[in-house]
Amino acid sequence: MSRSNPRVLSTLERAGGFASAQEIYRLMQREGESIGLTTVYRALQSLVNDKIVDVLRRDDGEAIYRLCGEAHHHHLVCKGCGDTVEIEGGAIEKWAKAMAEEHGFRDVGHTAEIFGLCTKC
Amino acid sequence: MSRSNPRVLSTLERAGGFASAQEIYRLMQREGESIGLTTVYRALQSLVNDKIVDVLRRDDGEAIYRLCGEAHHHHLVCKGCGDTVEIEGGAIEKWAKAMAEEHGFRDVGHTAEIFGLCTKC
DNA sequence: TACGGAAATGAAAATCATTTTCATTTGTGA
DNA sequence: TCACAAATGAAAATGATTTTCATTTCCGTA
Ligand SMILES: [Zn+2]
Ligand SMILES: [Zn+2]
Ligand SMILES: [Zn+2]
Ligand SMILES: [Zn+2]
Repeated sequence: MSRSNPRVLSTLERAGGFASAQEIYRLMQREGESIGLTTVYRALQSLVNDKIVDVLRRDDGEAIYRLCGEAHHHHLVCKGCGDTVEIEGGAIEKWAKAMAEEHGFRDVGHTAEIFGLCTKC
Repeated sequence: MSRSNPRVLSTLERAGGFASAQEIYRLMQREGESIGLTTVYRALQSLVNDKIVDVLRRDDGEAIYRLCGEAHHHHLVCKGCGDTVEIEGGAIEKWAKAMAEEHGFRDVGHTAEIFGLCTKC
């Protein structure tokens, strides 16, 4: 039942290991690959089931898929131009762990983003 | 420009301070209140702008709105039952500020949520 | 009180990501 | 070659959210 289409996986890698289904589909189209949107969705679903990729949500609700095993990191996003800087979590990682423990939560993850205006904006 | 319809706010309160736009709309209908879905969405949007409610996403992508104290804080959310604990940012506040400075960003804000399974789940 | 413009409202249509359906193609073992 | 299961993808369906736009409600002023 492994529908983990390798072309979809490789496109996700090429996209920086971080993209939505629609973006992956458009990227493959642009590169001349013949594939259906449905297949992209099914492949991503399968990769999620196999725990090869992670899924989370953009602020607008669109699902974004991320290769697992990539180093965990956070983002600094410019509200003006959309420029994004990947940053280390540092203190956050400890904070999240401590808070979870304090309240008896297990199997925890976290999200953390910083947004503002970059030097150019 | 305050479209923060008080009936919508009071319904959100009655719903336990935690509901989606569709749920609030259905609840108001069931209680015989005359209101349009569009107005519910606009009222919630306005409440978010006024920072009277928080918005986050269910796993299926649907936006849920939650009443929120005005002090800046973060959340520890149970993936199982949806239980939410408001927590202090502590280290995060400094981290966000430091990261923004390091990259020359100004006018910055941040989001940070921790999710996992609570003791009951 | 009557008028006029601004803000609010909501029904219906549009948008958009995602899922479902279903007919067709492809792959594989006997 | 044959039969059959799995994969594929176009098109339709779904469902939340947004947009449009005509109508109604408010409010300040003459
Ligand atoms: Zn910028
Ligand atoms: Zn982290
Ligand atoms: Zn729980
Ligand atoms: Zn904070």
